[in-house]
Amino acid sequence: MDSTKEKSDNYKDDLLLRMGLNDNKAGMEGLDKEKINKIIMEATKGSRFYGNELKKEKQINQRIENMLQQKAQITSQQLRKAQLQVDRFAMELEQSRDLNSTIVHIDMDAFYAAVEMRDNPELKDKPIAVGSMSMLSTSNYHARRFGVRAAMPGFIAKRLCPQLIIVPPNFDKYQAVSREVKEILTDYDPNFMAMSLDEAYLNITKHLEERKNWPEDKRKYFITAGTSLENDNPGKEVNKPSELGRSISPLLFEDSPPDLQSPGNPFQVNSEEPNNPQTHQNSVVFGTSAEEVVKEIRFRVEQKTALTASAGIAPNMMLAKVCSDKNKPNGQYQILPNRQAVMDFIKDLPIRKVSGIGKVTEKMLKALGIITCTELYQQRALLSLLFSETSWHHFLHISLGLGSTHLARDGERKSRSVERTFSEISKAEEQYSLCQELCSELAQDLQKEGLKGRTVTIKLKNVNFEVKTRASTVSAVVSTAEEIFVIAKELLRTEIDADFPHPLRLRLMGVRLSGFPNEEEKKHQQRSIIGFLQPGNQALSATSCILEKTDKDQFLKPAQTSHKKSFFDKKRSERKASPQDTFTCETVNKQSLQTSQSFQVLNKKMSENLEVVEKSHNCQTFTCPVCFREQGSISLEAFNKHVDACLDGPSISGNPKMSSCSHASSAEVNEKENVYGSVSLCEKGGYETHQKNTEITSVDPVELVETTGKPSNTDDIGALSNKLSEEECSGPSSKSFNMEHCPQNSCAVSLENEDVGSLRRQESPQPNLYEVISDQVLVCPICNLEQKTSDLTLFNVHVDVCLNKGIIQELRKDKINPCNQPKESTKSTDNLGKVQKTGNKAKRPGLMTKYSASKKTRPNNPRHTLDVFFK
DNA sequence: GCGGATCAC
DNA sequence: TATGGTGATCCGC
Repeated sequence: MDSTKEKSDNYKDDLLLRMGLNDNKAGMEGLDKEKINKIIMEATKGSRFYGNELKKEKQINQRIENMLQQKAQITSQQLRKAQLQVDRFAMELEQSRDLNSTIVHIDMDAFYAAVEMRDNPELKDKPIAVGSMSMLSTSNYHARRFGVRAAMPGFIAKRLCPQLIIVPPNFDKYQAVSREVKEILTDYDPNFMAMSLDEAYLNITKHLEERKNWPEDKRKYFITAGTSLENDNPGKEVNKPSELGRSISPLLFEDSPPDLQSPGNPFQVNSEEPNNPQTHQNSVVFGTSAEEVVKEIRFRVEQKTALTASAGIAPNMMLAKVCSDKNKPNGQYQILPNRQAVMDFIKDLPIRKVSGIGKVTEKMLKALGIITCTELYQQRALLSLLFSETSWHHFLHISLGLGSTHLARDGERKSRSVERTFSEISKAEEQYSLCQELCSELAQDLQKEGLKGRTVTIKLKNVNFEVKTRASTVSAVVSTAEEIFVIAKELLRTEIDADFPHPLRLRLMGVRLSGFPNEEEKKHQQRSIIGFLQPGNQALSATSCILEKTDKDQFLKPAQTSHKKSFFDKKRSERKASPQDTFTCETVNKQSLQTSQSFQVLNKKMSENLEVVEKSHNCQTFTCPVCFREQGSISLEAFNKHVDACLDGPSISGNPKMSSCSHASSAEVNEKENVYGSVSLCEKGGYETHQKNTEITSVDPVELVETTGKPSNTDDIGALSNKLSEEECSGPSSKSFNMEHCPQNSCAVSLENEDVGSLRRQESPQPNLYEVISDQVLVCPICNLEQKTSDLTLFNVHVDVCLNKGIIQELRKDKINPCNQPKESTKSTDNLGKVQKTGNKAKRPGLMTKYSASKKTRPNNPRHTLDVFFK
């Protein structure tokens, strides 16, 4: 949306940073800047949103302070040296300057709003915005006079402009219109690069070359009426001509400068174009220059869609983008392809206009006295000392007017995510339920694109607008709702537990999958999976127990695109089926084979990870994941029997190879239980339940809450902590699975956490969750807890999650992984070397300062965060 | 690999 | 009443 791109007009900037300029001509209608700010402030002040904005601003100010301190310590000697180096680099850049490409940036004007106005004449002449009371996507120019902008909540917009009409978005329609536009663009550059529905880059160099020799009738178009017509082919007869003197688009631009709509030239030009479109009665012939080409594009777009576009023409993308903003709306601007023209254009250009320079970067640079590109260039040496290499290189490119001339094809997708905002949800069950839904939606999206990935990330935003993300990477790719949920649930649980007994008061939750394998890895994964499951086809078919129910009820629902209300209605009605239900298998058929195969998978992974065994991937050589004894070349059945036996019997201890880092021995568990007192009592209950097939008796949820909830509960935990730290294990503060210091003892602590988790699970509304569990259930060999699923894959994912909780991962990282070489650097170490980015070009690097706000250690409890920031 | 930030649209 | 969703990248651990 172009309104979004009017960056310095962001109302928040005005509100919080007290800067920006009044571009409002304060016509008969509309509001002046002061009034706008006042109204916004009144609507904002005191809100949680505002509180968070203040907090963020403080952080930025801190960063700036750090930066300025650093600057104060720079000696003139250092600066001189830097100057030499930077200038040498600048010279190299200058030599590689490429002015031979003609890049065009096309940008539809107020796109969504324009479409709505086009399709509903009643909206003409009225201030409108597309979006909802919560958030606007864009607004028309009429509404902008009142300060109504994209990314502004509708309810505030309404205060600014009570007559504002807010139209709900019709994305399908915008998509269709966008397609029409793109069809036209293809004629000029079949490889054009679409940035969104309303924005694209074209490289018309080749087209220009060919066009030189085109006869006139190939550049001739007939003028149609204002309606959108398909027939806009060159030289073909089309509908009744309309007067060319006026834009046929809806009245978007009442406040446009008069020359914009001057008769005889519907298109804004900025230079003395020798061959303006020649109009004859009902047709128009476009010339062969770049400017003419772009006029032609815009003409055709308008003919076809009845919508106007703005455009920029320049030797590179960075400049073209800035240009398209210059004569917006319904205008175009060209920077001629010579160095002087480029530098003239750059000279007074505010850096904020450049894509990639956002609010924060702008503010930081402003603190260094840098507002324009000239100033950016003047301070290049200083910037090279204060910012990361990536950053100052970017700055230098900008200040020299350099940019990419290559329209990188869209690389492979790197992540896929779903997130949703809602009114406060603080009940854990609802949070799990929501999480599950998100996983389900995500899985559907993934399936459409055939994506599988290894990293699951959840995102949480609390009612104070504080955002956190938590990620977990597993060893095999996942893609189904169930698999993702197993991981996401665990991440969520950790966060819930961390704040216990206080609930997480969430306003947003998201789930993301990333870590998609490349082609090479895909093949490998494929082999692995086949290897894992090869003997277990029958096991897969035996998963029906729960999944039959949950598949249909929980996971295969179509994605809901409904807005908030129905979303919640849906959620409420589903809430009856809690996430616990989903993974509750009340009667699990005897599936010893499956169980053992799961362990085989685990075994295999561990073998690989720990490099315990053989490079030979002989499937017939098994190492028991329970006792960690190698079982040699035995049959699968025999191996399974062994594992089952190991599971049944408390024979874990005594393994010479793994004793120091295997699961806690029984003795250790007992010791822990003793230390934990009442906590262990409950845990023990759960443990015995699955071991002995008995019912949980008298587990008092309330008591559980209190015992597990005490943050630094008692001397007992302290005692354990001390004990652990004696052994160099993680201290009392790292309640979570932080094994960095002592992988050997990690399992005990890991168990401790799972215990807490299991207690929390038992608080669920189903006190008899474990009631009827037959003797064969999947028990995670890491956390020792039965898994309420009979699905092999899910179980494996769970084991991975457990592994991730610091145990194997640490081993991998620190001790075992033979591939633990320093990561391949993504950029050259030479300060003056070229930046070599991985994958596709970094499109718009964010701010990369060396000075972040003083970093705090991540508190277990986000409330600490608030304390820190609000003192 | 993780988490926080920044940025664009 | 009420301040979005998706994707990418970078930095510092």
